[in-house]
Amino acid sequence: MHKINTSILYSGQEKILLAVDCIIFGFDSHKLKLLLFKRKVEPLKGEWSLIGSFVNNQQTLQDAAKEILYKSTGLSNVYLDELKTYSKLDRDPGERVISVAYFSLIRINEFDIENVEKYDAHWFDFDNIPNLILDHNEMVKDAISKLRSKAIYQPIGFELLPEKFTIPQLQILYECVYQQKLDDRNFRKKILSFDILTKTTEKDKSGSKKGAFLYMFDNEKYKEFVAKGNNFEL
Amino acid sequence: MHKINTSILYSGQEKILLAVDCIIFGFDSHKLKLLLFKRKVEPLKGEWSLIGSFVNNQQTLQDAAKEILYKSTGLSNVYLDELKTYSKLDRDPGERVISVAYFSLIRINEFDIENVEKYDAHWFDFDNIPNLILDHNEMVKDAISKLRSKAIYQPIGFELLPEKFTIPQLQILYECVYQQKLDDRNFRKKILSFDILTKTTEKDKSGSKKGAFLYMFDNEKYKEFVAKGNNFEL
DNA sequence: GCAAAAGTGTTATCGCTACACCCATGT
DNA sequence: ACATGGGTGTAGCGATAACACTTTTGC
Repeated sequence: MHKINTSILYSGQEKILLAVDCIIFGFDSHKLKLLLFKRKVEPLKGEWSLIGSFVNNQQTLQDAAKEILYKSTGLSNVYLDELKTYSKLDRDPGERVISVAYFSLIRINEFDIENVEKYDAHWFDFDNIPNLILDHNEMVKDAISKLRSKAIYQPIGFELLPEKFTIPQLQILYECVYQQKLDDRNFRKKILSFDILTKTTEKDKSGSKKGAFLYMFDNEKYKEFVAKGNNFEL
Repeated sequence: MHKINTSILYSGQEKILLAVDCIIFGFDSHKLKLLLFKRKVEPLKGEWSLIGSFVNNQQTLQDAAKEILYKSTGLSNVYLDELKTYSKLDRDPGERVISVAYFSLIRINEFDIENVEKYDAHWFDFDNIPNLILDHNEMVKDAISKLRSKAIYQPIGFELLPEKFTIPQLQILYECVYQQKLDDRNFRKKILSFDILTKTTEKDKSGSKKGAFLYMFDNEKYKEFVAKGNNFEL
């Protein structure tokens, strides 16, 4: 592609303030959680908010989102996916700002608590989300609905669990996502039938006296599974 | 929400050139089609391209996309959905431009040919898409993949067909989307079992001597169907 | 009367759902 | 020994997939 001087051609065009906001989900073995932050700058300082920042011309939107995640959670290899844009004219009380929302899934256990406290952050249960600034409640609503619909056909659950996890843990996660109790025999049968998990010899005894075997998600096997035309469902 | 003067707070922030590009799909009763345009401005004038425009601070991204669609196709009530953002630093050879891609489904038959010709536009078959400017081929690829995955659980097919259509037409459309032949008895059985179509007394004889009954999509019934917890699938 | 597409039913198979008991272990 | 959660198998049902023939009508 040849470099062309187009500054004359594009010069009449208005530029726009652009931000990214991150919806950060976690799972603490019992409930789905959302990470929220006390806003540190005016306007609306002190209110609960998603974490976000403005985007500049030297970074992609993904990069901007990754940077925010790193600064606020200390994590750098997290699941990150574009949600959608928010561009209502008056969505920011100050100036016209268009925001691109990203949603990310993190493992609470890998999580750097120090950083969180520095940012005045807090994990909220899904059923207890406070009023947020601007249109952030709408973003959260959209993100939760995307989380639920994505969970049906993509194995996102594994992004929220530790590297090693038990079948009952995985089941509780899916019960939280789908908001309904699942039959444990059928759940186990189904998930194992996909043949995408590796059983370890270790047991997790935190949940019971007997202890439950720990499994790992095998991405290679998952790729094969998909390649064979299978669908990850339920 | 109180209006606050934030121009001081936000004033240090860089603004960005923002564009929208539209991926326009159609269906001519035999094949899925993509509407492409000969670019009218430098750089890359004369090359095939998606239709797009810059966004200004007095419009939402949706509005910008709607405006483009109206100007280029003459249609105003078309299906329109955000695809994703494209923000690579050097995606535009001139200046840094972030683009938000929208994908839309239109009924070819309601279509204002005059306008299309004015814009130097052409319908291309999916399997015959030319090289496009910038990252537009990537956008098209993403859009096609979204079309296919969306078709599975949402009744988007009806956006591409005339208001009245026959079951065989609908089936051909889904065969194009899924890229595989479907069994006509099972297809008819399934789609009618959803009870979301209204049979008219008219026949379309363009496809056969016998003629096939025309049906209409009933959005009310579809809402009931969804409300009952059903899934539109296949 | 024949070619070409529309329309119609049945059967076998497979996958999902529902359901109850034993196991291992810490206390 | 008992309480707690982990782990296992089966039978019935419903949905899907496979499959062939009749109908209508323009030519």
